[in-house]
Amino acid sequence: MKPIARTEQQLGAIIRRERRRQELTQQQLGARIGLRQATISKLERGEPATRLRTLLDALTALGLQLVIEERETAASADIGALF
Amino acid sequence: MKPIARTEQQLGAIIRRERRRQELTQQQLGARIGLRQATISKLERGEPATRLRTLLDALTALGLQLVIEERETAASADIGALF
DNA sequence: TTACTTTATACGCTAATGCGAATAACTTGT
DNA sequence: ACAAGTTATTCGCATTAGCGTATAAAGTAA
Repeated sequence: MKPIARTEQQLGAIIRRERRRQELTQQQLGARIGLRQATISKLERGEPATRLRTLLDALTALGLQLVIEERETAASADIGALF
Repeated sequence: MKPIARTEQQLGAIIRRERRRQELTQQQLGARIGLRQATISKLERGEPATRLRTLLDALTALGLQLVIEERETAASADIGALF
């Protein structure tokens, strides 16, 4: 499954889910990319002013990547956002 | 085609490509989301400290969305990065 | 070349990240 | 309940986005 993220909150939730799936703490994830546990916390909670670099670093550390595609209809996107 | 973005530069390039495809100026795109032309310029040039919000707003204004998936092999990702 | 449009930069300002360091607050297991 | 682990939040500090405004610089068309 490939989750869609239209908001910082969705993005943060996806990162948290994947981090936990890999059984990493925020501390450990942060250590991999030179970010503090507190910063990972803010990222996962969806702080809107988070820096792009922080997001990309976290995704990379988790073995994830971004794909940009055309927006789906609201309906199908919302279904994805439920989980 | 769904471009992959692992860096701010790639992300900026994708946005620029789509903006031009829709025949919008930076000025016009910025106006849609309350950002200055100068800010769009920095986003497209790949400033690493750009705010997540700025990126998401721009994508939304262009009818794009983010999908998060597992990282591909370096080879296939690099091919995508060429364009 | 000349005129016009578009994009890149600059200055001073405010606001907010991310830092180190520390500490609440919340979870989980025993 | 208790201890241990994990996550959320705070303080002061340095850095930088994005703002308004403005202007260079680059691109495009005649």
